[in-house]
Amino acid sequence: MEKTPLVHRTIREQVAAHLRHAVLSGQLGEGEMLREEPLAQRFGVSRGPIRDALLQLTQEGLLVAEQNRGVRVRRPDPAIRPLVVETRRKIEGFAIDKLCDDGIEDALGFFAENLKYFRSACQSGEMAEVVEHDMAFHRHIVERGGGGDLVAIWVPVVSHMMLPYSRHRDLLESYREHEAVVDALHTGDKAQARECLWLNIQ
Amino acid sequence: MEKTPLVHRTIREQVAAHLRHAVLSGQLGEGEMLREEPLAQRFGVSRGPIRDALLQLTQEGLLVAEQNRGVRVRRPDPAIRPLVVETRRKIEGFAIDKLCDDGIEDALGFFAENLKYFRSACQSGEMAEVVEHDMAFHRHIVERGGGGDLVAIWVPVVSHMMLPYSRHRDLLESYREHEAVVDALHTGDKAQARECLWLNIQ
DNA sequence: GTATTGTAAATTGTTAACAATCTACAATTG
DNA sequence: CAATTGTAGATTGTTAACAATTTACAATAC
Repeated sequence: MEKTPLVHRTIREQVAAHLRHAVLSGQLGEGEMLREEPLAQRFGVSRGPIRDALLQLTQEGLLVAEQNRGVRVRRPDPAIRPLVVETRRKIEGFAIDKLCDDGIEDALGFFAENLKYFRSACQSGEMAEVVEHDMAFHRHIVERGGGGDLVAIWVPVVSHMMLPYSRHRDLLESYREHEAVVDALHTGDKAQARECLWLNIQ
Repeated sequence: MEKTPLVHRTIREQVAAHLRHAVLSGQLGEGEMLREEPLAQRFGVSRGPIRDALLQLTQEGLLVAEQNRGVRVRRPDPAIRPLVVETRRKIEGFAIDKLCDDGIEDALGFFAENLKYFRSACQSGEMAEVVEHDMAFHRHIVERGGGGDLVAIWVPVVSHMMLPYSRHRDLLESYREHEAVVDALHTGDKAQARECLWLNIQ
């Protein structure tokens, strides 16, 4: 019998995922305040898991917390952006190298499906969807190439970078960059894959 | 009248700080399980803030959580250590450059005091103290040089690195490396400071 | 005897009430 | 009138009880 995960996601995880999308897709502007009680009402749960989710997103770097004064959307410091870009390139470059060395056959299915979804998201312009599949693409590379420890380091870095999300005039340009990475993976050209990924991170 | 902060530290922060030291100084071994109720009893508080602290340390990368099964001390993956060292060097190198450019007069007092404490900790061999002042030294560089955003990225990286803490046969060797950095800062030799800091990270 | 199923204890996840803190603004003082 | 002090409302921090899940192990079926 085939494995069917059907994972039980905790309320904290669901709320965190929802708010993460909201921040990254620009539905919540920089500096915007997030209050616990209204969020609890909106999601129909108590404040406990909301607090957990806010703490998690704060640790991820998406939000900043002030004692007894709540939490707000981070206003990223442009001064460190060059370093953040370099760091992210280093991490993902490391991961894609490992990925190529270890064999990618079983990962190609994921990338094919992800590309499909990413394209329709880019075409429709639904930023929440765009962000979700973009993140999933990069996350999969890091996870497969470096495992959970690498993901733990990568998350805050990418969070700090993604905040001012769209640098593309045309979202499909972003799609083509992903496609180029996957094409290189198919032909097994490690250097090319790394190069394409590098270009996608800026 | 002079400013006397007297910050109110939340229970979560205190517990997180305590457990962080316990993990980094080796009082809690790799893979060791941390249960909420015993911790709550030990600190004389309820499970709420304990949960918060565990979630925070999980996000920092010191612990790993399994759903409904509690949390344990992370067993770091040696495969990614070279990348982690490189990344940490990059971040702290960036910070110390900025620090030198912006002027360090008001930071020298902190470094002098920190060195003093760090030396006695190294001499006595109290690992919890050693870790505390070591972290404080590097954290101050990152905070002053890059601000809160850079710290948020740096924390998970350094957490993953510090886990197997002691690489030195002689702790005082570690002290001398810090001293060399501070000496370079006093003479204003940016390249030298960066070089010494680089050597301290491995 | 092995494999499956059911049950109890331990543990985490969630809730709702309570306590402490902060903010804004009115009242008071000089 | 400016500056300080006090107070009320809003908001976060903490607690303790309750619900759901997991684990281990005993009972049962084959």
